[in-house]
This record gives sequence, C-alpha cells and structure tokens, in this order.
Amino acid sequence: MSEPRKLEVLRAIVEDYVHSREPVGSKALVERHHLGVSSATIRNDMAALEDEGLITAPHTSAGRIPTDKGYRLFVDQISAVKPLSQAERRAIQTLLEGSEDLDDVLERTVRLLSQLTNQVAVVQYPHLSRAMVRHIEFVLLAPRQVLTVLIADTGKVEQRVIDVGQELSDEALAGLRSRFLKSLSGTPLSLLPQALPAVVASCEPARRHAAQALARGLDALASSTREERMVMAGTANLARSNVDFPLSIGPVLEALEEQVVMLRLLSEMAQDPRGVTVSIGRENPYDGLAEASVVATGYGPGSSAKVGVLGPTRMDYPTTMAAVRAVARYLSRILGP
Amino acid sequence: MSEPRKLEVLRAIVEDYVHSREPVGSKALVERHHLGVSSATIRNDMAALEDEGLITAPHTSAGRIPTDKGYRLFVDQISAVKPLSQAERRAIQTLLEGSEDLDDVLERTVRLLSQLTNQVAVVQYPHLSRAMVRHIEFVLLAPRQVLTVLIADTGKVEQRVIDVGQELSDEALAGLRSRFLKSLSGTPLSLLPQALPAVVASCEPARRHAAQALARGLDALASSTREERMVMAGTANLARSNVDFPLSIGPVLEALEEQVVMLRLLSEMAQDPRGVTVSIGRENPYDGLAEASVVATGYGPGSSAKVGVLGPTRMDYPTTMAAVRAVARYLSRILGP
DNA sequence: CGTTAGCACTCGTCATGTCTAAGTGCTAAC
DNA sequence: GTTAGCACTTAGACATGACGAGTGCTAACG
Repeated sequence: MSEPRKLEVLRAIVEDYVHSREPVGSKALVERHHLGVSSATIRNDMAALEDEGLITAPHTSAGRIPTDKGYRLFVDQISAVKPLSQAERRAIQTLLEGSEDLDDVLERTVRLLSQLTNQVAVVQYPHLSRAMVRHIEFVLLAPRQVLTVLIADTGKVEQRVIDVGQELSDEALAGLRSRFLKSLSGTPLSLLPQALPAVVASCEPARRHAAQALARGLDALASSTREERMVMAGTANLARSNVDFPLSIGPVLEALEEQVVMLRLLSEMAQDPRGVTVSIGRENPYDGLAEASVVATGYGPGSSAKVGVLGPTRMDYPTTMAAVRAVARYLSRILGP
Repeated sequence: MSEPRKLEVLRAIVEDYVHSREPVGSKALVERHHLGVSSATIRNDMAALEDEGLITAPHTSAGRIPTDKGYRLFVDQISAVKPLSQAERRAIQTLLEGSEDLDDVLERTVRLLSQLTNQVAVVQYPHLSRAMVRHIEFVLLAPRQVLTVLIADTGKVEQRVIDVGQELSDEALAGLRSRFLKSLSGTPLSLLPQALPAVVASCEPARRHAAQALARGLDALASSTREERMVMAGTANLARSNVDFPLSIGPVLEALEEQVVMLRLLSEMAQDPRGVTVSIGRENPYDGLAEASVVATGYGPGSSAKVGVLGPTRMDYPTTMAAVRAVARYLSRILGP
C-alpha cells in the first residue's frame, strides 16, 4: 500500500466530493481518475484513510466524504494553487481601480470577492498601526457637547460626540484644538495613548477637565478604528448552498452579524505572514461555524488587516485561496505598501 | 350569512394561522373562538371568503390559509393595535438613550427592533433636508489629492478623496477652506447645489479650477448622504423561520443586500404621513420579496427617513406594527423633531 | 332565509413492507 | 502488494393501505 497513492486517493475524493456533493465510492473513483489500480485496491486505501480519520462514511454502504482533518491535509499538502483566469484578473483590476475612498474600495472588494467565489466575503478595516494623525477637529454642538473628529493620513475618518463635562466657548475649544493638533500631528495612532497625557498636562488648569475628556475620546477613536469594523457581502450565497449546511444557516448568519466573532476569528488566524490561511470546520473557535471554513489572508500595511471568504467546509479550496490571494494583492497595491 | 361574522372568521383564521403555522379548519375554529355558531356555518362563511379571494386551501382537504389580499384586509380593517408591554417600552428607552453618535443610534435601533420582532430590521439614514453645514475640512494628502470632509449639524460626517487637478500648497488650501466655510456654514444641505457656484466664483482665478473640483465633491457628499444608506440587523432570524419561505431565503437575502432595492421599496411605501404602512407579499415591487412583508414608518425630521421590519407574510402584524411605531417615536424624540 | 346535522368524498400523512443499487469488508488466490 | 469475487449492509425509491382531517352538498329545521 503505497503512501503517495493514498494521498492521491484522498485528493481525488476531496475533488470529486466538492464537485458532486455526493459521497464518492471506490468504483466511481477508478473510473474518473486513472489511478492504474482496481477498485478493490482503492478500497483498501480508503479503509486506511478512514482509520487515520481523514475520511468517513455517512452510513454503512455509501461512499466516503472527507473529514475536517482530511480537508486540512488536502489544503496543507496536496492542493496545487490554481491560477485565476485572465478574465478574472482583469475584472479585479478594472473594478477596484475606479474607487474613490476607503469605504468604497472595501465595499467593492467584498462584492467582487463574493461574486468570484460564490461565497460570503469579509474584509476588515485596515489596522492603523502605522497610520498617523493627519488632523483633529473639535466642533461644538452644544455648550458641553463636542463632536470630535480624528483624521488619519490613510484617509480614514472617525468621529464621536463627547460630553466634556464643562461649558466651553468656541474660542476655548479652538485653543484646545490647536494645542492638540500641534502636539499630535504626525503621531502614529498606536502611540496616541502614551502621547495624550502630556498634551492634557500642558493645558491650562481651567480647561484640564475638558481636555481630559477629549483625550479619552481621541484614544477611543484611535483604538476603535484599529480592527473593530468589517464589511461583508454575499450572504445570499449561503442560502443557495443550503444543502451544505445540514442544520441551518442560522448560526452562520448569527456569527456574521456578531462582527466581534468574525473579527476575533480573522485576527486569530493568519499568523502566517505570507500566504493564505485556512480554518476548517470545527477548527473554528465558534460553534456556529462548525460546518464552515474561512479562507483569509492579510493585506495592506504589514498585512495586518484581513480579507477573506467564508463558505461550507465542502468548498473549492484551491480556487477560493487563489481568489483571496489575488484580491488581497490588488488591495495592497491600491492602498499602498 | 352575516358580513360582520365573516370578517370575524377571517380575523380568527389569520390569528390562528400566524400562531400555529398550519392551515386552519372550520372545526378547530369554532373550538378556539366562541363564535356562537356551528362548524357547518363557518364552512359556508369560509367558502364565501374563498370566493372573494381572501383565503385559500393548499389542497382539497386541508384547512384554509390567508392570501395576500386576506392579510391586506386584516391589516386595514380588522386588526387592533396591540400596545407594547411595559418591559418592552423600558427596553427601548434605556437601550437607545445611552448612544453616542448617529451611527450608534441607528445601529442600536435595528438590533433592538430585530430582537423585539424576531425579524429583520432596517433603518434608513435620516434625510438631510433640514440638516445644515456645520463644518468643512480639506486635508492635503498629496499635492493634488484632497481629503474633503463635510460635517452636518446632525452629527453626520461624510468624506471623500478628491483630485483637484492642480497642485496646491497647504496655505492655498487653507484659504479655500475658510472661504468655503464662511460662505456655507449654516447652509442647509439641500441648498448646497445652488450655493456652491457663487463660492467658486468668488475664488481667485488661479485657484478656480481646484475650487470647482472641491465644490463638485461637496455636492456629491451632500447628496450621497441624502437617503442612500441603510443599516440592518437580524438576518439570522430569516433562517429560523425558514419554513415560512418555501422556496428559499436566498432571494430575500439578495434583496436585503441590494440596498437599492430596499431603499426604493421603503421610499415608495409610507405615503401615509402618520401611521405605519404595510406592504404584503406580491404587493412588493421586487419578486424576491413575493413571500415577504414589510412594515415601515417614517421618523425624524418630516418623517422622511424610514425605519421598518421585514418578515414572512405570515407575520404577527399587530405586534410588529406596534413595535415599529414605538421605535420610530423614540427615534424621532432622540434625533429631535 | 340563515342555520344546522349528517354523510359521502378527497387527499395528505404515516406506517409498513419490499426491492434495488451502491458500496463495503473480507477472504483466498495471484 | 494487488486483485477478484462474494456475502452483507443499508439508503432510497416505490407501492400499499389505514387513518384522519376537512370539505361540499343536501335535506331538514326554526
């Protein structure tokens, strides 16, 4: 019983099952792939694969389907990267190049990726670890209510209304603004927490309280932009493959809606700095995704933000991985290194 | 055969069907509602209702279920408004009052509404017909790239990167900014298109070109905020009631994702200035929503923006309508008249 | 004329049983 | 290590029949 052939058998099972959605038997296997041996031999190999927990039979007399572990082995060792078609490459390029601001780029990205893969696409807002403060704006909405706007040099804008706890005049606020701006302009967002106390300390005692509140607000804005938001598209694709989620797509939709879950998942994946990472079925930390797989990779500055695709474990991994990787590359190119 | 009783029968059918999800027969009807007549009489009434197209029988020997037309009559004439429980009122109040900015308010609103109704909730961003320019900011990203930020007094912030077509210094840009700001501060967004040309004309000829580009950008920002965005929550609720969508929830998810579809639908509904509007099944202009109903109402300034709920035609209309109305009221109160 | 009782009729549903095709595991031979 | 052959298991398709829910109709009643 040769090891290489066993892997070949596993690969054939995965490919056929992904293609047909049906358990694949030994006979069908020798017909569709010229493996050079008989079905009986394949049966022996399959029994071995089952012992190793790589495939399983839904019932006594059905074909086999891959387990999570089987998919894992397939992804890690067997599958070859499938290059995108010329048309697909062009589609990515033309679609992403006409975009205006960051929101728009991300919006288009997920739409594109979900169409490309027929699955759900998600993209996380870029981390701002290297982003710097470009501008700060305070706008007086009411005597104590200040709209605080933080603009990063990546083009990202975050705003929030803050209660400063004391009445401020327009002039006082303008003074605070120029003081904050002068000290903080160019500061990396990641260093903001350390930089803020000094600015507050430099303010006149009478306005210390307000300055403190504003500083807290800015801190929150900087960290809230860090990795807390995401965009997605293609949830309708879940319904079409509703055969693939025996239970129901409910839990999956819940996970997607609870952005926290997805964001944590994305950030826990992809330790691998270069290349696409895959999280398969029960490997996912969230129970609702026990029958789903996530294919993701980093993009942008330091590859710290993630873009990815979510679909059933029975997924065409090579193609999906190729699409995710290609999109991430174009995305990085557009947003700068 | 008395007309009032016939309506009573229709009402009983709708209520029982909504409650049990199963076709309701004449016998069950006389048992659960004390109508004072026998099942044979009810049968006659039901036959009449069927002739009028208000109810229908899935097959020869099953009970009846309401048609779209039946639901319509129920909503328009029969149903009584069901007041929310004290606990629900309190939940609305406490949940919505702690919110920070507009995004946050809307986000909380849809979450709340979807939990309250166990359905999908959507809310449209408020129109800015009465909103005014609070602040304008230009930030130089590159010699020709300007990040343009428009802040409305509602707290809404919109931004976009604009190519001004000529190189600008920081000082020149600051000059443009103060000129724009001085002329436009306090201008209603709806009047921006008329007001912009004058500002451009007042600029020095050397900067006319850039000013023109910036004006176009501001115009686009103002109109893009008008009614083009929406927030939703509770899509997972669709999956739970997947019995209610015989075909599949796919088309419904598609409609929700194609925000354009929902936005047009929302704006076409609710001509009725006060009160909740309902669009039932095939009344919806979009085919994918043939088995869905939308319950919506206006809120905020002039009740021009919409908030609503989407669910299966087999929906508890009185309760849903009450929830939508209550939420819209609190929303209006928070955002001002 | 509206209401009622009774009854024949229609169908969907469920339980039961049978048959077939697919696929396996095992053994013995190569 | 590979193969052929065979006994065995089982899901799924199909037919059958009992059952029950529910209707429509007719004739009688007040």
